[in-house]
Amino acid sequence: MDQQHLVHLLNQRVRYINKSLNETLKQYGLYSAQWSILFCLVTNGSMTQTEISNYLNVEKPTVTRTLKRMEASGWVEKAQGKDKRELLVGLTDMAEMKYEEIKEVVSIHDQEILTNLTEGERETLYNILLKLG
Amino acid sequence: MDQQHLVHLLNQRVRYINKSLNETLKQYGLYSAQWSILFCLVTNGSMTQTEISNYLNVEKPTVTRTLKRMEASGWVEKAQGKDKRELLVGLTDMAEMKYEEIKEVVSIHDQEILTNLTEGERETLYNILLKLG
DNA sequence: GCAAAATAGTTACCCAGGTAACTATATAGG
DNA sequence: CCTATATAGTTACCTGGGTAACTATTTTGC
Repeated sequence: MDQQHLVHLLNQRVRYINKSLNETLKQYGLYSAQWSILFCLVTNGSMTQTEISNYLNVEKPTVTRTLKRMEASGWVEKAQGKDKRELLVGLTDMAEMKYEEIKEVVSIHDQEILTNLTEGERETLYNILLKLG
Repeated sequence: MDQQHLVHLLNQRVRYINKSLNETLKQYGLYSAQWSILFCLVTNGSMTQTEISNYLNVEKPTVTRTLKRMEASGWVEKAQGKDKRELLVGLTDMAEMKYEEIKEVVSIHDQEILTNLTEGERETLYNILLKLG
């Protein structure tokens, strides 16, 4: 198995998935990274930026920037945390309201992406990815 | 199997791989996308930008930008193609000279990334990725 | 032969990943 | 108590993915 080829294919597929996810999300004025944060906040409730950063494995400056965009378009709002340093990020009413519909659309998207994989293959893929890197 | 979770893990792993590849390439003043093009040109010989774009599955403006950087740092040079429109991109002597060493370093990197996968798992991963998207 | 369509590449501008260096606040230790 | 260190977040800047709209050249087809 050619390593280079394998890594390249991995890259390519992920780019394709992100691209099509962005197309799917376009109707809501959302982008893939923003959706990740939205999902994260629905799953965990209000979080600090450091918590989001750790949960998603994305650096803090990246989170700062994406949150700024989401705040500007009305998806999230910030409140002071238990510190003067900490900021608690929470969903707006608009986000709470639209979430279920978007989740459904994303779910259909993911289903299409994975449509050619059996349940067994999905589990295999998952387990292999866990061992990767 | 939670689809969302699977897609998220896929994303995360690819980001990690790119990050570590960039660290590996830093000593040569190269970046992952530039390495892809370098590898592409060694494999196929001189190519037009459209050919590179098709081969790597990356949009043409992205290729234009990356090539501009690579030209500025002396990895590639452009010559007129069979057209007044076409540009043939080729490696510089410097690139030819350094290629083997970089290839070796990248190969070691990929090996480390894949170290926890058996040969069978690598093939499984490859075949599953082919069915994805 | 000339206008319409296709092709090659570029430019301008999004979003998103990263690092390095910074501010402000909070915590620990001498 | 006061300084040193750690933590939360931001700013500035890099690479790299994308789209839309553009120029310039070449083909196509009437």
